[in-house]
Amino acid sequence: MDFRAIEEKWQKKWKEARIFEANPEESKPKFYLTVAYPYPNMPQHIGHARTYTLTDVYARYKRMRGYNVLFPMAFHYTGTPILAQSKRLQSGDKELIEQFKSLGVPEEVITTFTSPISIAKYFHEDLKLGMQEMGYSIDWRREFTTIDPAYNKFIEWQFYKLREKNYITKGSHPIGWCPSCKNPVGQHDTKGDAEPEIGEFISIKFIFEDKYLPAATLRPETIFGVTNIWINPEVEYAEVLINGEKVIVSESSIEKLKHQFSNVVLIKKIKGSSLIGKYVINPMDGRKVPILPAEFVDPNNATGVVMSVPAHAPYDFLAIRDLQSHSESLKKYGLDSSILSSLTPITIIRTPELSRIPAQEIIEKLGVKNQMDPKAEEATKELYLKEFNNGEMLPNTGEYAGMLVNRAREEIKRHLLESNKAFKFYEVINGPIYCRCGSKIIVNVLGDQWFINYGNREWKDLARECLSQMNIIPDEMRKEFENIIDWLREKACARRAGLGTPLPWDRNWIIESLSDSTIYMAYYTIARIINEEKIEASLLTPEVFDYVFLGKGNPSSLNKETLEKMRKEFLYFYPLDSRHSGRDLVPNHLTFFIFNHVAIFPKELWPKQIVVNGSVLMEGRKMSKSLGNIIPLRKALRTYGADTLRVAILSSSELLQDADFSDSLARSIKSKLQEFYNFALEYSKAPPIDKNYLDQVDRWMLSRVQRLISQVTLAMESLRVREAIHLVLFILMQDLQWYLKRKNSDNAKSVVKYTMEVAIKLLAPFAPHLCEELWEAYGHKSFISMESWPTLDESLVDDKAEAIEGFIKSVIEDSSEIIKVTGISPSRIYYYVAPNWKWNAYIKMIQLLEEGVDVKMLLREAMKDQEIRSKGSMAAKFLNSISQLIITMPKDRRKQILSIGPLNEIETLNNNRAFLENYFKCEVKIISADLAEYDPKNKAEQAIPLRPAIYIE
RNA sequence: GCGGGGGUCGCCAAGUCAGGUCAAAGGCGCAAGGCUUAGGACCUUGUGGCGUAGGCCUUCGUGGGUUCAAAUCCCACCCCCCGCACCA
Repeated sequence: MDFRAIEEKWQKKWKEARIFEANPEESKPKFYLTVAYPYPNMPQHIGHARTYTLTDVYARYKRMRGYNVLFPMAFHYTGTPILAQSKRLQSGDKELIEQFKSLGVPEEVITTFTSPISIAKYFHEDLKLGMQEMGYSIDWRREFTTIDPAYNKFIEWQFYKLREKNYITKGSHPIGWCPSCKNPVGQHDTKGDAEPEIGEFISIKFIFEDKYLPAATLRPETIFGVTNIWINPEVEYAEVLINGEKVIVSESSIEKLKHQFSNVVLIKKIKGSSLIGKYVINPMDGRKVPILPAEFVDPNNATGVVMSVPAHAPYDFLAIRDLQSHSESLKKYGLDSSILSSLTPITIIRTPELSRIPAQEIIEKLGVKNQMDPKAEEATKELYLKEFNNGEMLPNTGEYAGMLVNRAREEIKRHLLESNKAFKFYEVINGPIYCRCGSKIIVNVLGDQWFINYGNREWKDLARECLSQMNIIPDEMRKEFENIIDWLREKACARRAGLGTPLPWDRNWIIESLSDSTIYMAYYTIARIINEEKIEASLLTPEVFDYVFLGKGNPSSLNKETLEKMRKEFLYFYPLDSRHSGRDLVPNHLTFFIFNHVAIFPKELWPKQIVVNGSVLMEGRKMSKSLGNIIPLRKALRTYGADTLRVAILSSSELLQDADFSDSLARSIKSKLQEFYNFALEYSKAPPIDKNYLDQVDRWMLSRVQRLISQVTLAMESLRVREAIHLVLFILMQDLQWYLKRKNSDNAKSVVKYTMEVAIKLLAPFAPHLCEELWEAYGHKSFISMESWPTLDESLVDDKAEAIEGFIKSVIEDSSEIIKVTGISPSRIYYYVAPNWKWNAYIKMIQLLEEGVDVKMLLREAMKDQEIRSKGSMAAKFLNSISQLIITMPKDRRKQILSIGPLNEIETLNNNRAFLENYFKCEVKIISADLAEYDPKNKAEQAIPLRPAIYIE
């Protein structure tokens, strides 16, 4: 069979019949779902396919459940990575060219990639084709990109709304910056794709003559423990004027300061050594401390001025010790050795497991030799964490005494900044990081950055309210959403470069990509009309959106009819029933999605559900450019076919887990589908079931099918797709195999056909092409995609038939076990069936247990029964032997036995004797245990209800 | 650190919320048999240990506890992965 041909055939038919185009139909319930639209900067790979396939499966399922399903798609052009890529290609970046080539982009196409729009357009098409080839049931009439003028108008409207609510703020904001490109840098702009991490140092202004020496620290709370200042004597320093104040900093920090303060002027350069031996005043407590030399001081880190806290900083402790042991360096700077006596460590923090001088203890523990020992770094980190987490400020810290370190740090920082005794200094802390142009990344503070204030209290409350009403699948993620709503603060919502919508009131800024993609689900509902009627963007005024989405006002730019159509379509499909994305978008997009909806729309239009899925691994490893293990989706499509890919991606793990894709997985799924297909075809011509001729085994099979339907349906409702696939492809097929082993009549063909027809429907959301093909082969004229989902037929549920089949299976199992262990090749098998009184006792015990009799009292209670007691010690022995069995029996099974009552085992086994004899290739005898005349090994007394005693010879 | 997810019989992975059909689904791998000129594919069986009677013993990150009964509930601890933002 040719998967690809089948797929093309049905994709064409779907398209021609336009079955996935959804319009409002007032008489039909709607189901509206969307998935995060893709960013078209590289070919789609199988990792992307998971989220989209899951969404499509859900869409198809809901469609079969009778909903008018809308599943639209668009493309997110907004952002800077595409821009960065085109720049790299402009400069002939070989690495990127190779990467594109390896992902199958033709060379002549790559040459057009010097324009960012060409990149977006090319991959847009690639992504779209991939989605179509995967068979996604998307309504393509609603497609748009985020740089379409009409969409820009929509985003402008959204931002006006946010500003009206006072959710937009302005402030300063530090970002990674390339001083030669004069541009912000993100991960995609740096060599090695390193994300610059920005750390906030507090530069405490120690008073030095008429100037300041700003010591940069991450631990401002240690200000009380300062014994001296460290300067690197080998380094150039400089006196500069910052906002009218004279400060001394390392020369190499000046450039950085200029990007963080508006007014930085160099006065003169100074040798580091010239500062040594002078004194400064601690602005916090007024103590006078000396300036001393230390070679560990890095002029490239922050201000190049370091305050020394020997009790709590291993480097400082070591540097002082080094100084003490090298008196010649003291002399070199004309220092009197008496100065060292003033350098006694001042302990200001107490931490449970640390001694009086914590830095010293850590140094000794780790065996750090001196200030240049790499282990000093490790010691610093360890102490930093310990004190931060468990430390408490000692009495010598004034008003901060008794405070926990993490709190004191915030308080002291605030005090220092507010009283102008310190300033913030941002530094790239995981540096050096280089821009692709070669320059070192520094921090730039933008003074007029626009933010969306997700920190707003009332807004958070609304978001929480929305979340609490929403269905979150899987529910484990709910807690994470709650936490994220709590954490969110201001989010910089615009940037200087990239594709996107200009901020309407300040067009020097482009609205950033996570901010222009929060409520576009609403836009899809009218995108169809905008596309079909080719509505000019200029006509889409804020008043139009106010009317369409909020029902407010009376806009004049569009005619009434169009406006009403839009309003109607929006109100029909909104609120959104289900939003899908990978779990990586939980802390940003999905949460912003909630926030923006509650900000703009009335409660009745808030989204109802979020579905989150894990990512896809390739052969157990993360897919990445560097590993070169990214498989473009369209390439995989050609290798395996759409149905195989769909099933493989969704069947390898449950929702939240990472799915592990591999060639062997795809192959095995492919052969499984093939098997399913061939098997189903064999029965396509069978006649319908004649219900008058159903035997016990038929009824069992039909009953199993009913159970399958309800199990699969339940799984689909909460998107446990792995389970659903598993039930249909494995469990059901197992049952069918058993069924066919048991049966050999024509009637069986009809039962199998019925079963497969159900199975084809249940599998249709996952492997739609294959199932359409089979559906057609089964003689149906309709699309299975539009067929109704199977429902449980109560009249076919047959507990007794299932119990009997279970009984036969367990008899076979037990017999096989004995044959295996003894190594006998049987010539005759005897089954001694439990007599009535045992059944009665058995049922009595179950009844008692179900009535709530304590397990410990069970035996005693059962012995109260007249009939049981009449059997005397035999009964006691029997009860004892079955009590464990009954106690450990699951509740469902107990209920089942009670409802069915005693099973006529003799009759049942006799009915199946031919089967058993054939199975074991020997004679089978069935006897009631109390009538056993031939019982050479005294097995008969072991008989238990549903477990006949067995003797094999 | 904070927050989230996870640790199950060679590997992957269900089971955990609602304790008992759990020596624990399924897939892969492996082994034996069938099929085949051979290989592949396919089918059957087996795959913790012991066992000439359907059984017994040990096991679900570690250590305690609750219970007639714990992979599942409670407590403590160890380890792995991810996020902590301006980036799609």
